[in-house]
Amino acid sequence: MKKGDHLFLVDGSGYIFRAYHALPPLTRKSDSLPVGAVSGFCNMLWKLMKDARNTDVGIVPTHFAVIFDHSSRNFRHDLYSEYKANRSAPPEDLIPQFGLIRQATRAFEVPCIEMEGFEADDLIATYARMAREAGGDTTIISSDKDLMQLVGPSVAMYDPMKDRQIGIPEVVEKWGVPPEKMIDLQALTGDSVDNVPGVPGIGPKTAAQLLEQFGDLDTLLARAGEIKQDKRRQTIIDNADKARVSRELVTLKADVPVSEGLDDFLLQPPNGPKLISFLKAMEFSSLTRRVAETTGTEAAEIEPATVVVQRKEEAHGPDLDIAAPAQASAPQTAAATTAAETPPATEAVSARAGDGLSPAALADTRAHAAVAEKIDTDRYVCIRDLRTLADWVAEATEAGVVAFDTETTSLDPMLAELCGFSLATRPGRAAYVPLIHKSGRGDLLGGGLVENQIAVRDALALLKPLLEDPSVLKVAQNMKYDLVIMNRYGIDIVSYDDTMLISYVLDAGANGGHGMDSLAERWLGHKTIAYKDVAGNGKAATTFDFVDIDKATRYAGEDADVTLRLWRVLKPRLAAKGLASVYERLERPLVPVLSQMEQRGISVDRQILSRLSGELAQGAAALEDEIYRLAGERFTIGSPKQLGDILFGKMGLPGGSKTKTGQWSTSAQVLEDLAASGHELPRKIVDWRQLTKLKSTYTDALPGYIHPETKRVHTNYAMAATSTGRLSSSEPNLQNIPIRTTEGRRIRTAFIADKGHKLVSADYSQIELRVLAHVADIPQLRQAFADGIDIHAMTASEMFGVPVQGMPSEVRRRAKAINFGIIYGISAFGLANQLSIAREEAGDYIRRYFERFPGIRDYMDGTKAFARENGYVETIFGRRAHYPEIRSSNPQVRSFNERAAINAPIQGSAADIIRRAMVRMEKALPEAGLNARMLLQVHDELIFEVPDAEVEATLPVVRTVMEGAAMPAVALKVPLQVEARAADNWDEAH
DNA sequence: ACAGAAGCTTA
DNA sequence: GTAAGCTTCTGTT
Repeated sequence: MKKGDHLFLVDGSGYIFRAYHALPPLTRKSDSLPVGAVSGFCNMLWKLMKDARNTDVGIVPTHFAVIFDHSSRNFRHDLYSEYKANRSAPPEDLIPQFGLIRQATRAFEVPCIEMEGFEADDLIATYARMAREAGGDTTIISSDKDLMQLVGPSVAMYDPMKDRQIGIPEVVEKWGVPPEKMIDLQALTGDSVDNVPGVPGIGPKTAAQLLEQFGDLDTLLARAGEIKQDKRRQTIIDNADKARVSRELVTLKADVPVSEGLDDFLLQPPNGPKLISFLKAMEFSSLTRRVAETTGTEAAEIEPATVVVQRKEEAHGPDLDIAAPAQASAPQTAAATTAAETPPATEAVSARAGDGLSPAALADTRAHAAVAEKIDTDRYVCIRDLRTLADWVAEATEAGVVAFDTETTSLDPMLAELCGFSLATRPGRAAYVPLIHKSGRGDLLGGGLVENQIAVRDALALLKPLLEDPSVLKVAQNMKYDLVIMNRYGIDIVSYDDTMLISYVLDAGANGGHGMDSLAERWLGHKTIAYKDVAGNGKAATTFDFVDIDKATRYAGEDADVTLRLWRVLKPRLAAKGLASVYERLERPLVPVLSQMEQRGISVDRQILSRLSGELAQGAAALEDEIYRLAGERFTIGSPKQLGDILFGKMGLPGGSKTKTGQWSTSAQVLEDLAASGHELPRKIVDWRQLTKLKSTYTDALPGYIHPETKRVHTNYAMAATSTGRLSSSEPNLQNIPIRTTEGRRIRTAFIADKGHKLVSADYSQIELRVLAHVADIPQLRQAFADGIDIHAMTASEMFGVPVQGMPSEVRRRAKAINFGIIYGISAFGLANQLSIAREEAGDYIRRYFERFPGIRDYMDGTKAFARENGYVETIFGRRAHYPEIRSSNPQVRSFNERAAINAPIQGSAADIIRRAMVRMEKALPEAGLNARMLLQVHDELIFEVPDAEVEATLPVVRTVMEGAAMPAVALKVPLQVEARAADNWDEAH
């Protein structure tokens, strides 16, 4: 085994009991042999091996083993005679299945490991340690809390029944302590199933709080006298010995003298005939079929295996003693075990280090303290020599956490020049390092460089080791910006937190933004120095390099100081609210990915745009002449007010709707209606608007974004801008490049691949409807997606009873509008508008839809109720979107919030899925030996630039990563489908 | 010089 | 009916 290898260890015994209890009983048809657990086990093993191969390029197992318990007694019984004393014999119909499951494991050609005198958990601990020492990663297939003590940077768990990954953040979320404290926690709480005593009256919550306060069990027992609550103090003092024994019992033994080595676990490709032979003997017909398909085996030609069924106890003796869903654990016999096993604390933990409270209580304490502490901007240090900077770097390294912020000449990180940077090592202690400040004013000749500034390259040479040190956590507000800047200066920041993203995960959609100024006001009760007060206002504004260094020190020092204080307040709230994994899996890992995408940019052909611009100008000019002629006068066509006066005043056309300011609306809808009733002018206006829109927004604006050096266009992705979890794109917005009209599409032809490359566009087909089918669990929708049927035609057919064959396009169009309406939180008013039909008719449609798909109504009502109750809704990955105004007494406001709340889990889950895909993609492509570069994201689409020769090899990787992106956290009830195409430009690739 | 409204582009 | 960003016009600062 070597670095990069990945070991899967299946807790076989644990799985048997869990499957037996969780799955419906199943017997073999021919002889009523109970096989429910065997079936569950085979399906799980197959899924694990197959899904890992197909869906998640990041976690393909290279090594695989199933571990079982063995023997009735082990060293734990010697430590504590009552260990597992209250176990009863396993149920009658489970007994024959123990042997069968071992046979199943062999049929899969997976090693089947057990050892006299040790529990499965000890073997798992031992192999996980061996894998770690060899540089590999381990995934333990189990959800047993006894195994959570093993979780660490290279060891994760995976719950096969809930399809959920359990890493450090999940352990912290569930138990309130990091994995390395699980042993102490279990020692306190005990375990009734295994008869581990623990301390009576101490449950997981209290245990976690005590461990927060005292750090570990020994300290707690030594200082138990300090506990405030009288009763609790006494029980802990009285039961200290029980706690110590319990700790021995629950500590897993990671030094079992195993006979098989990791190299014996090398994963073999499935042996189709052998496996099918066993499955046939079990009469698992659907799994037999699936295995036959995947392995390309002709199942009909294979004879069922001879399976030995032993109903007598001695035949399955090994498992007899583990009578409940594996709750076993092992003590620490020698010093060899746990101390060495303990993974380093996560940042989630270090954020709380030293404070003696549960995550929630700590979060509140920090919040209160933060407001009380005054911020003094006069105390910041200005660093002007290398010696002092070196001291600060040392101080930051020692502290292990440092807030970092850059000051630059531009908000656009691709154009910005670094003026200086600030650091903060603890609240109130911050420093600014000016680098290229100049005297005088920005314009004219200005002054020269201010004296006594460290040279940029010298300062960065000192800074680089700090920023690239994985053991020092860097905290920034909007780290992606600083990442792009520092990347451009040759520094790759690793190990960081982002206060903006933490706030976004906690409070997306809640009142108030996630900018530093509003966060400081909200959480610290501090009003920050306004940028315009240091750099000036409007026309008088200068870039930061012309800001007076004293002022700059106050401003930049404050940025770092405030960022660090915010982090101390906000970070503990993540764990307290169960949101650590959203932040750590959906937000933080996307930062470097987007940073790369922004830096790559995309090529835009200037010539195509300028030619197009000329054509649009000509077309618009011609239309203007005709418009003036038809109107009988010249006016500003782009002014809705003036246009309204012409159309509805002078010409006396019938006005349609009004805008909220009382003006006659001149919207495209109104003008289209007028055109339809035979008026010439409105049609011309609509056409004119289209041409001028394309010209001003795209053909004229885009060339201005071409970077002078890279010659490419670099958009900026905002990660914390939407309420649902979507990204947004700006300067320029590359998420709204035209596609609907043929004229508009021509703009897409200007987005081109580099020489020798192709653009690949890969988009999810109907992802939001698929998410809806999953969350609302609609049988017809699930079936239609499983069968690959035209979803809108199916809807139309269900609703109107029209057969799909030969369906009129208008019928399908209406069904499509309704499907979209559902996603948007449908209203009769909105649907009527969309389809230009009467509101009553739209209401009828909706009623009929709910009759056909009652699950949709249940989902909508359920979501509304949840949102009203909690003030937020959740995506399938646990991201929250807040709707504080959903309880408004204003019906308009309330309804709007209800629709948004219905939409958010759907739109947001889809956004989460593509985020996961992007994070994996950035790794998966190079790991597959490919040079494809991910450039853009447009909500359900990813655009890549791929060398010509690699296009064919890239497409399946892209598709596989995207289609499997929900796994393993969520097993969608509907398949995801991705369409990918390559071409020379974006128009043809899409 | 800025802010809001109106309108239009995307998913 | 959901989610965004950009441009133009217009009125206010």
